[in-house]
Amino acid sequence: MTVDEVQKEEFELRKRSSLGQVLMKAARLLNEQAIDRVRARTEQDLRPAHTAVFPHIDLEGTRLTVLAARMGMSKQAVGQLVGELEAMEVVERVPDPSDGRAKLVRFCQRDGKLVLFEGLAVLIEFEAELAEQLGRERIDALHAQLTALLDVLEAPQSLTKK
Amino acid sequence: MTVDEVQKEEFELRKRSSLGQVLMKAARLLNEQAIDRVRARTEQDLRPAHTAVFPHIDLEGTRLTVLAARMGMSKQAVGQLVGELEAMEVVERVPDPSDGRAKLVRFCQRDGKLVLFEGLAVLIEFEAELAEQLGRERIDALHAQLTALLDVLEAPQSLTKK
DNA sequence: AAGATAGTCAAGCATGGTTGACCAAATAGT
DNA sequence: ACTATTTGGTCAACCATGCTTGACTATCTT
Repeated sequence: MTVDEVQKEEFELRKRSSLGQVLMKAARLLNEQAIDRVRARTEQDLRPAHTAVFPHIDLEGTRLTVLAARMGMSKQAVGQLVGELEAMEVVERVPDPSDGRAKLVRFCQRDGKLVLFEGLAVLIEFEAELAEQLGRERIDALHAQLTALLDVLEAPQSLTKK
Repeated sequence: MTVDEVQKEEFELRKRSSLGQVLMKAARLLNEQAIDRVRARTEQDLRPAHTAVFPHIDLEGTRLTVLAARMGMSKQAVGQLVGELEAMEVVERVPDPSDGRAKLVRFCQRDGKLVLFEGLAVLIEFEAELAEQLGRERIDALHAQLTALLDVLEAPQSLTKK
């Protein structure tokens, strides 16, 4: 194989965006647009890092340390996010009755429903619009495949020998 | 519907990680692990931002301004990335014969093959390993669905017009 | 009393950008 | 031909995001 052929072949390989790049771009765009919507609707400076906290907060409330552990981050980092969410009145910190040191992070309530509800509705609406354009089954399949991919990526020493 | 029921329903909705979050996490993990491999193998401080440049560099070389336009970034930002890639001897800047102001950014060559080749091989190998665990057809389907998603997200109808 | 644990405060850092000022070469207007 | 403007690129400063580590207080456990 000549030098030129090697170059051409490599060039084609490179041109076909890798899975990682497509993933990255899709994730960035999706998040940007979703966050834009939430911001436009709720007037709150909600950023991706904030939304990452939500799935880890139990309805009864969750301790900061537990959140940090679940998210695989330092408690200081989570503390900052929670602090910002508190300022937006999305979550609140209440003392943990079972431990004087601890506080429970939980969603604020207003008019008898969680404050988060509106913002969440926007996200669900956005996903619904995507489903409309792509087909619900494609979105579901995508979700399932991403989840499978996550399982592999998160498996201890599945691929990366550390 | 009672307050409690509303809360429960919302809670379930929130708990099922949104597409965006799954996407984000998968993208982050995949990129981290891929970059780790490239770094381990090539001893170069290649970061995700760098790899994002590659698909936009033509084999003959491409001007910085063109790169910036293609990537939707400022030329200064691209200039920095290219500068770093130049220091790693991955790309080089050569004067554009057709314009005295311009320079062409192109891949370096060494031993008659592009320097990038090794790093690229690592990425391809990584994707192959993933395919082995998930099944090639799943990876391909994922790629296709992400591409379709990108098309929708990038459609001019989207609110973020640049 | 001696840790361990929950949380906070403060500082700092890496990444990945941005904007503004500027220079030199190219091109257009007259 | 010769300004005037546009264009390609660089330098420098700055910014937002999303973390980290270190030091510290209050409380709980043993």
